[in-house]
Amino acid sequence: MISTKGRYGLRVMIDLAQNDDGSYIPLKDIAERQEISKKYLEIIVKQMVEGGLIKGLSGKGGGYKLVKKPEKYTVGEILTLLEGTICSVACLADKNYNCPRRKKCETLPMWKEFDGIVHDYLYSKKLSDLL
Amino acid sequence: MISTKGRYGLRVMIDLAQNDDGSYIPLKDIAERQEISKKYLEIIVKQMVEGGLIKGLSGKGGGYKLVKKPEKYTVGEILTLLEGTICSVACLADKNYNCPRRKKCETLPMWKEFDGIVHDYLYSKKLSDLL
DNA sequence: CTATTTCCTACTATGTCAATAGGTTTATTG
DNA sequence: CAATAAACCTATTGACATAGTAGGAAATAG
Repeated sequence: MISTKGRYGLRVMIDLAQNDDGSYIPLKDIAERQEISKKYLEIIVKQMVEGGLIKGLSGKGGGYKLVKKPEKYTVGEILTLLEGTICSVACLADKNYNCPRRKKCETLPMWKEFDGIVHDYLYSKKLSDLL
Repeated sequence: MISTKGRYGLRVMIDLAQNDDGSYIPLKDIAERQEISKKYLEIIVKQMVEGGLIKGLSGKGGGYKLVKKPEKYTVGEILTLLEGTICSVACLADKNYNCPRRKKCETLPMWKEFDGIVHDYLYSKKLSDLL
């Protein structure tokens, strides 16, 4: 289940893309348009800055801005940054696969296939596809 | 993220299918083979009985048994019973779609498409495919 | 009647989610 | 230079879900 963090973050990205006129867009405006608590968005947006998805400018006239064109972002990379992982099953969450049953587990191949389908969809979807 | 409930429950179903000789299979045996706490499995298995996925018989010689052939179960129905919903996004979790932004939400169509792909995969996968 | 099994209720520790609160720093503008 | 408006930072909180544990009651076969 994708949490509000991922969903709100995605909507911030769309909002930034739709209202891009070259200048920085204040979070206040985004929060109002999207009807999301500005305070909560601060947390989300901070993560997006740290992850290099967007950039922020302090002070009057400041705000946030995309660093790439909308077609250069995938939904997958946005969600992965905010959700930590978009893995559907804990068994696959760490690359080590350190479950002691991994050799004999009858469900693991299915989870891998499922995870592949999920990733393929989300990483092929571009931010520009949502505008 | 599919929780242990769904994952363990699915493994119980596989175990029941693999060890089916017509008689009832005690949970103790399943717990040992699957290396899962029997006490915890009790909770899961109870839900599966209530949901009509399997049937249980008390007393000596008792245990659990599938009510249908493995090819008649889908992974989707098993997970839905145990997880409550396998919905990927809260906006779609209740049939009412009562989000006030549903008309103008730019992300909703994508979430619906995504949800459709997830459901298609899980409901086309049969228990018999995992044996 | 005894052993074995499901069935039932309750409890609990831990962690995550979805925020809220309040203040500090940075930059623009009049 | 002062007022303003914005990002930036740290901490806290209530509610809920997860992943179990504990102990016993009822049912059934031999």
